[in-house]
Amino acid sequence: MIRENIEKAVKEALGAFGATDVSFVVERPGSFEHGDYATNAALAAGKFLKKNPKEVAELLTKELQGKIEGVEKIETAGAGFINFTLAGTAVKNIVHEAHEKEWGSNDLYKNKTVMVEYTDPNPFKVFHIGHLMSNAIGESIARVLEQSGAKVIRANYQGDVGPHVAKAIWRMKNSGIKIADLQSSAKAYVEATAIVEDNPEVQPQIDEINKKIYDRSDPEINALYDSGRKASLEHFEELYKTLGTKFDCYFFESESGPIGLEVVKKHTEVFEESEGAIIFRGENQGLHTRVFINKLGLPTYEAKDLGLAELKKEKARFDSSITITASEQTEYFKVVMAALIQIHPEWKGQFTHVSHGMMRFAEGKMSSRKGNVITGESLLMDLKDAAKEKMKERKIEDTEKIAEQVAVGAIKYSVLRQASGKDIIFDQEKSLSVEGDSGPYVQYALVRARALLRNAASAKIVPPQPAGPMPVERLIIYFPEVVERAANELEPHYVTTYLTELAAAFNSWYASERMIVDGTITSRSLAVVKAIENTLAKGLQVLGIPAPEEM
RNA sequence: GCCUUCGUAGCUCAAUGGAUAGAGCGGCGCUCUUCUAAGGCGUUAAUGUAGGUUCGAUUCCUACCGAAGGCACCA
Repeated sequence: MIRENIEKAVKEALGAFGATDVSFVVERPGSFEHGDYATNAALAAGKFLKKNPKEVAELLTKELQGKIEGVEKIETAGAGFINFTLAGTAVKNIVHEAHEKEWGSNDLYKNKTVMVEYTDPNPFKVFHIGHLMSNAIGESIARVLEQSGAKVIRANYQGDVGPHVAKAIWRMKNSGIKIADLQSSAKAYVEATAIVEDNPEVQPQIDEINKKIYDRSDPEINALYDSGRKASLEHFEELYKTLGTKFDCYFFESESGPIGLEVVKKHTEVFEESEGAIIFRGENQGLHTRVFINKLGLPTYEAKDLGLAELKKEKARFDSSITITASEQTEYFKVVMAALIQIHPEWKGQFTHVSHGMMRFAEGKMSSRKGNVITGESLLMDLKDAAKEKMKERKIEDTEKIAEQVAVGAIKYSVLRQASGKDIIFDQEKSLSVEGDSGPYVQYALVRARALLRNAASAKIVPPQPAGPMPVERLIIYFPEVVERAANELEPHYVTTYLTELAAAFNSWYASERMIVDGTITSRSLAVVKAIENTLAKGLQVLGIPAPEEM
């Protein structure tokens, strides 16, 4: 890694001037005019050495000359930056490294096991867009960690008991439904919620059903519950397949509930009774006070999450567990974590929470093509239809699979292109037209690179043209460090941004220069196209975005 | 009311305290006899307000304005 070498050399050079404890960075400069890497070491050391930063930069530049392998030019610029330009041969070597299978991997999480919990849909309710977001982010975090050497356990935690299930069953029972599928139970849940809002007096009936679901004392309720749960889970499984996720383990609230209940009851030093419920006084730590066991004696989501932590620990040895949910649960999680580490101080720092923003809709565009409320599925279907239209224009066969890949790519990209935690404004028009800064744009660049390689297979390879590195080549070298940064910060969007930039550079090159001329291709062009192909493919893989054969 | 997060171009997003704040969409103007035009080229336009820290602030701190989320038996 050339960047590490530069960093080391700069550190040594600083040491030579007695500035050993100065913190600095070696990073990609804002523009290629400033070389391939730049450091602010002189700016940072200026104060320490009581010298003008520019002067320090001159001294360091002199000290560094000729000392870093693969670096051709070192110069001082601006207020005191030191810019490094790689030698053409070094760039060429990296382009060849980019052909390798391991390209883009790093050791950040070597020998670590990480459990990543995401998606977390609820049986009896629709798979909504929030679940799609959690899935896209969770899957790419899992993959980024795997690229960084981690063993990842993908976990899914589903709410198969609780008030929402009771509501759905109460309504189904009233409407005389005997066997539930996901659609009918989801509809029943929505109707029940509306009814309860206008008629609070029915709440006790729902509470009663909630209790019966836990103790399984009513055969009619059991039948509705079992069929509904099964139908939901099977349906979700199909979606995971489409989305490219394969979970290693599933947790359910029906399991975590009883365990959580016990944990809360056992730790009287952590929890206290208040108004008939068992609560955790988070307000003592500047957090919210929350109910862990309600006055009916049932565990709330809070207690269930404590139970879940126990279940996770039972299931596997891991160094850390990451849970991905919508940001509305951020404050809630702090309370659960505070309670958890009071119970298990030895687990401190092992459970972390990553939140994603909410999907909001541009005004007046809230319904799907078929006029229904947008769910995760309807969104996918609409995008798929749009992709099919586009393919029809281009006279491409085999539309079904490719349209699905494009649809999944479009939705995942729109989630993964921005830093997590911020809301995503979803504009249906824009998502359906898959141009510019989009998943299909990157997918298309990869398709082009692959078509080029297919055509090049029968071309004659001629010696390379002598010329300095092209922008697209100089871009390739950053891929491994981008992946590493994404893993370090659990922010896949760095990869998304980078891929789009690489795809744009490739498209620009592609439009300006013909690579295969009269049945020949230069070995240099071939090497670069191969490197681009592998980098785009790896990058999309890390994001969990499928790569279509043609588009 | 209290707590958390966030205000960047007309719109949607980038920018580990550094160089001329980058993209896409939209608008305007070009570009397919040539490896896939879902492409390319050019052009237009921005750090909410007021202070502070710093050699240097979109980034850190304070206040204000605005938005989103949370705040007892929902998840």
